[in-house]
Amino acid sequence: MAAKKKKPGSTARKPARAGKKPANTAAWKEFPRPVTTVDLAIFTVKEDDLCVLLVQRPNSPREPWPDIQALPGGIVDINKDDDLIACAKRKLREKTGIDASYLEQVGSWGGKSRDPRGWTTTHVYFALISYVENAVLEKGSQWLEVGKITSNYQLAFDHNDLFKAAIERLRSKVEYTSLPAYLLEPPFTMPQLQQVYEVVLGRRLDKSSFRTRTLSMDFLEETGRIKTTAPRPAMGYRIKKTQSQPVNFPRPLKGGV
Amino acid sequence: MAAKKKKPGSTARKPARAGKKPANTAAWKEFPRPVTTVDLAIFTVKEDDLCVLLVQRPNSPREPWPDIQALPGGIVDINKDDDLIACAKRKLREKTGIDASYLEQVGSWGGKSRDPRGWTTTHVYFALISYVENAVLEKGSQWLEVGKITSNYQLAFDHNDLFKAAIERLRSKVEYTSLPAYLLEPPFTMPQLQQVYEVVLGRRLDKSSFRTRTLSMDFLEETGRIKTTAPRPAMGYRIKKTQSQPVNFPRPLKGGV
DNA sequence: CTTATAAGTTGTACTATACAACTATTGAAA
DNA sequence: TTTCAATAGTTGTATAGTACAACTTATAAG
Repeated sequence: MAAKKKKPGSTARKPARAGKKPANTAAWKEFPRPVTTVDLAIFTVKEDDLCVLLVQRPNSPREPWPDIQALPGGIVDINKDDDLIACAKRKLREKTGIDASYLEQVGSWGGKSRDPRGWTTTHVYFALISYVENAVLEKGSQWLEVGKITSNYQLAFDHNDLFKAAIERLRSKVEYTSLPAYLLEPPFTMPQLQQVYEVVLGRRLDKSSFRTRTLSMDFLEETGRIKTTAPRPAMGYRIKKTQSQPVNFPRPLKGGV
Repeated sequence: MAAKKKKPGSTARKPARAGKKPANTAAWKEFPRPVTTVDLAIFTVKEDDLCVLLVQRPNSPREPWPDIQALPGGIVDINKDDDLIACAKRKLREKTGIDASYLEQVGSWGGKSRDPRGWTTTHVYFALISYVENAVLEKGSQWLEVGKITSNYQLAFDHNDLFKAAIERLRSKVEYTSLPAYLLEPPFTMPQLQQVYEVVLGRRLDKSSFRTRTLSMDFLEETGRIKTTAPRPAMGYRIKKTQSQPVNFPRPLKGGV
């Protein structure tokens, strides 16, 4: 988009007016209202893979996108939900039975072509949860490796777009914040934390740089050495209690190994 | 928020179900719908100050926040607006009469307490426009220096929050992208561009680092020397035609002078 | 005791920038 | 026409934060 330009010497511009607008209070009642929904991109690291939770749309001919996978979500219930984040938390709980260690808004989408039933809006959140074996998910939902969701993998509605925005936000945050620490149950070791970074970013990192950088940000505290599957026991860490939000690194992780 | 933990050995969890859900298609009609609006944080650089456009709320006792300043915006009209960004562009045109050289979504807010009239949602966009002297703004609207909007400066509704999110997004993008180039009419000079960066960030920058960094990103092209108010003419630049989006720098601008 | 393996450290190289001092080009004053 | 003021633009050294590679350390298994 380019700024509209007038001929040099032109003095003033008149704003476009779409007829006389009705008073606000009247307008309030006049306008037909779009449907308001919330959708979630719930991420977890399962067996060294970054996964996202997908649900199956109902298999009925009266439904749009029948039997196709979609991001979990649903309609905002103004009697249950005080605000959008409360709605997102409620839907997360309904789908996974657990709370997220991190929840952040990605953005909103709205338009007349998103859903054949009419003009809709959705507010998209991404959530990080630590993977729980045998957790009972809502019927029809499953974890899918994010690598499998390419442009050939068709999700319902415009959910390919929503997913793309969510995964891009996640990856970009991982490049320059301590976010992945919220995917692990404490105490965790440096190699474990590095492994989560590598899984999300899809590339190997140098352990020396990773340690220096991570520890210099001063958001972790030691909990004593712990035994893992490795020969030599490693130092355990947890996020400092004073640190409820991720911290920003001075610059993104650049190199590989 | 912490991930909910079960005792070790616990095998499974049952998702919370809020009673039997009605079929989606039925639910579609059942839920009362919140009002859907779009609000804009329109920025410009006017006389070496970063400014934002504010409008005056109607001065009527029947209106919430009468006569208080607010971010411009309004209700989504599903008959006029194909999608949210179209609505944002329409409102921008109604308020300023011009198109933005840059428009980006900041996020969305929604809840029952935002407006005394009921559950509302808003989708917030920030826009950059190059300042036009004598442009005719909509009645009651004015440019205000962003430095004046502190927590003591009360805007209508939750617009202090929306403004804060928008200005933070703008500042953070300026730290590591070429965004401010979209605030200037080409051709512009390096010192002019640097000046815009300094105004938005509120601090002085080193000209040597600024030049090196900016030119190394390879999004500008020379248009020949131009005369400004300065004694020595400066090289003019414009954004390359192949460059429709801002570019990201490898790391944020850190130092001052 | 030896060996394999992963944890963790150390040292050199490199890159982008910070900072400061320098040169270049013009208009205007003398 | 020379000099000066002012801004454009360059150059050189210092520094910070890694990248990369080689090294040491701690443990379990044999």
